[in-house]
This record gives sequence, C-alpha cells and structure tokens, in this order.
Amino acid sequence: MKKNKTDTFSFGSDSCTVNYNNTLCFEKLTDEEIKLLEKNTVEISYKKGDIICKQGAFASHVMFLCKGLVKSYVENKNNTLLLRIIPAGNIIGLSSLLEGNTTFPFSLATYTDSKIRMFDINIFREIIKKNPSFAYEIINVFCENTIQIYGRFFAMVHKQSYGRLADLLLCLSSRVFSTDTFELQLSRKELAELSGLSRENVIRILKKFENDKLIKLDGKVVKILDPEGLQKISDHG
Amino acid sequence: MKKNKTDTFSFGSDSCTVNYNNTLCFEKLTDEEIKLLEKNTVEISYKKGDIICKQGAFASHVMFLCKGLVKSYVENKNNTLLLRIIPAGNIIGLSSLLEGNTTFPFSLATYTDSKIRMFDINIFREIIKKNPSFAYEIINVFCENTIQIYGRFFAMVHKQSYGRLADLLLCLSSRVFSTDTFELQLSRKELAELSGLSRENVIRILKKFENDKLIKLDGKVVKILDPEGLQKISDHG
DNA sequence: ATTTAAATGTGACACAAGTCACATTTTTTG
DNA sequence: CAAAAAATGTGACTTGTGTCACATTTAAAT
Repeated sequence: MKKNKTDTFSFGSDSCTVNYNNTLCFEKLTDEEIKLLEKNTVEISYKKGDIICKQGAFASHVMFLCKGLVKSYVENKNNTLLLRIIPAGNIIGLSSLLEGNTTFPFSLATYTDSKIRMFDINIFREIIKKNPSFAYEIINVFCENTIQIYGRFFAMVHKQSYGRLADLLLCLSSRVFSTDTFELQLSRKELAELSGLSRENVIRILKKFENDKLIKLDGKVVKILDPEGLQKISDHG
Repeated sequence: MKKNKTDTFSFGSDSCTVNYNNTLCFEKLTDEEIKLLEKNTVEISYKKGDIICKQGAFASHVMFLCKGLVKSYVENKNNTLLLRIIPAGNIIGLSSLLEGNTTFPFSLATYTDSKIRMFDINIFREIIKKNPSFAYEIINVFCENTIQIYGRFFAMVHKQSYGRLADLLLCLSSRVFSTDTFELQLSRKELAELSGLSRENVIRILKKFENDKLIKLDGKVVKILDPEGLQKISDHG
C-alpha cells in the first residue's frame, strides 16, 4: 500500500493515478446480502474505447470492473483531465452514493474490452445501512482514494512537465503493468491528459527521456531503463 | 448543496475549497455511543496561526472543528498547496481512518483562534463498525469531499490564473463568509497557495480585477462588485 | 514609541509550455 | 490492398506565469 522512501513527504509527490484492488469489502457481505445484490445486478460488456457513462449523467448504479481497463476523466469544451486509470478488480462510482446528488462527477471510458457489473445504487445503500463491516470497508476505499488524490493534486499543481511525466511513467510501470517493459494502451494524447500537459509537450519530453537513456521507446512499447533517474526527476519537480 | 447553472459541466469547473457542515452523522449515534465517544475525547484550544498537525505525523485522532477556521495543506521544500479551508462544524482527518496508514496526508493550521475536539481514532473506528447509519453518513461526507476535490482538481490543472482567482473569490464570498463584502483572514501568500499561483501574480490579478471594477479592495477588506463578471472569467478559464 | 519583522506592491526578465501549422507514420476501414 | 483517418513527430512562435530584486506599507515586538 505504501511506497517506501526516506523522504517524509514523498507521498505528497506521488501523482499516481491507479488504485489497488478493492474487493475486500465484498467478503464482508452475508450470503443473503450477496443474493440480494446479485439479484439487482447486471453485467455489461464494453468494447475498447466505449464510453460507459458521461459526466453529469444520472447515476443509478455503483460499478465493479470485472475485466478490462477503464479511465475516469473530467472534461469541458477545451480540456480533458484524466482522473484515474482503473484496472480490473476495482469499484467505480462510489461518489454517486451521496444522497441528493446522483449524477456522475466524471465520465468513464474503456481502454480495452471490459466487463462491468452494475449494482443498483439503492440496494447498495441499503446494504451499507445494514452492514457496518461492509460500510467500514467502503470507507477504507474512500480513504485510499482521498489520500491518493491529494498527492496527485499537489503534484499536478506544483510539479512541472518533466516531473509529472516521470511520475506517470513510474506509476504505469509499477502499478498498472507491474513490469519494466510494457506496451502502452495509452496514446500520447492520453498521456497528456493524464499529466495535464499538451500532446506535443509529452512527445518532446518522452524523446528527451529517451535521449537521456532513461527510457527506451519502440512504438507503443516502453522500457524503463533507469527508474532511479526518473524518480530523481519526479522528486525534483 | 448544488450550484445551479445551466451548463451541464459547471460543477467540474468549480474549484471551491470549502465544505459544508457535516454534523449530521453525530445525530445517528446512540446515547451509549455518544458517551463512549465523549469519554475518549479531548477538546483543545488553538491560537491563530497554530499548527495542529504536520503532514506525515502519526494520526491518532479524528477531529471536529467546534470553533474557528482551519486550513489543510500539502507541502514540500519549495511549495505549499492549500487543500481546503475548513469552517467550524466540520469533521477533519477522516482519511486517517484507513487501516494500516495512520499518518496525516496533510498538515493542518488555524486561521483564527479555534477549538477542536479530538476523538480517539480506534473508538471512532469501532463505532463505525457497529453503527451502520453513522458509517453511512461518514460515507456521505467522503462523497462530498470526493466530488469537490475532482472539480477543484480539474480547475487547478486546466484553468489559468484569472479563472482560478475568480473561482477563489466567488468561493470565499459565497461559502466562507456568505456575504459580498468580507475581511480576508488570508494573506496574499495564502491566496497564492490556494490558487496554486505565485504571490506576485495574485497581487497583480487582484489589482486587475479592481481596475476592471469586478472587486473593490481596501486593505484586507474585499468587496465583490460584479459576481457575474467573475463567474464569466471563471467559466472561461 | 521606536525598532524589527512581516506583508504588500511593482517592474524587469526569463523560460516553461501552450498553440499553430504541417510532415510523416501507423492504424483502421471499406 | 488502397484510401481514409488517426496518431505521432517537429519547428517556429507566443504568452502566461514564475523568479528576482527592491520599494513601500502595515503589523508585531521590545
């Protein structure tokens, strides 16, 4: 759960966008509750690139990503900000639980073919109201998200391009793909949206990183050559 | 709870830093639980400018701000980012509930003389685990925070200085002080930390706003002359 | 009240990073 | 497989915003 670094403030400079799996909460459900939930559940398949929901739309479900890779993002006319990359095994849309505000504060779209389980939001609420252990785990998920977003927030506001991109590459390597060499499912444009930069700038910086032997690029395949070097850039801002 | 605007995406462009009161959850406690909680509670007074806790420090309590005005912020060697301005009546430090991570993801300091109630975090956890209605309300608080931070996040990354500062002024006027004319408890430096800008830039933009008859400055007293104009600037970015 | 410190204000300057325009490569599609 | 579309890459240019240096005002301290 934690990144171990010597610097006390290190977590504040981690702009990682990915969450760990949050399936623990379902273990807290009784058989009866599982039945109730499953009765009010649909499983939907999405293709690569599909939009799952749009920001502002009515949110009638809490979701669980069974398979695939999904992004959440906020947008307006001119800009898009990628909030999170969500791997399989995560709950999505908990913020819609808020009473009196059942609209999505973000849009969701898939990166790869995905399978999503949709839980009726009222049933979900009911179970929370009856099962405090379940509620407790949900709170834990919120805590993680909150801590994460604060770190990312800080990094996005106060770091500049090189630091943000170094962050992003390290995050993708360690948390999304769990390997030094990985094939990006993301376009340069999406890297830009993740790091809050322009597409052109992302391209330039990636080239720079390659020249400096920090990474190796080959089409969409990225190889992290010097994670410590990248970390240094991330720490520096 | 909601800002009513015609634009569907409006909430995404609201970078407000302030939360509404979250006292509702305490109404869900039984007399017994209240007693238990009060037995494990201390109330501490802070003076203006006091630091309540430092980012990274051990978090043994969940707090409730009885009186005063507090800020939460993240910092490193060079920069500070103000996360939230927290008025009286709010719970602080819920993110420390996360099991296995009992350190503060932010620092806290007071703006004015404040009184804070400190609840033992384990007692707090226990009550959550036993009282689902209470847990439900805590989840609601998390939902609000999450939705708010997403909006602020987007605004901070994709808006530029004028939009961010317009946002901030509107937020202070409508949510913190609830009046058109208010005396800032905040220095220009703190406005800078809130909006993620440099102190000098904040000063310049405030002057510009004054020249454009959007606001009136008189020392620390700010008068909002043209909220619609500011809103337009905020929307524009 | 006088001194010290902190906050505010201003101008000059540098540079990070966005925008635009266009070339090239890769992928998708009919 | 050819054509269209999307993604990638590059250079020139502009500008927003941070930094530095310093003047001035306001607040705090002895």
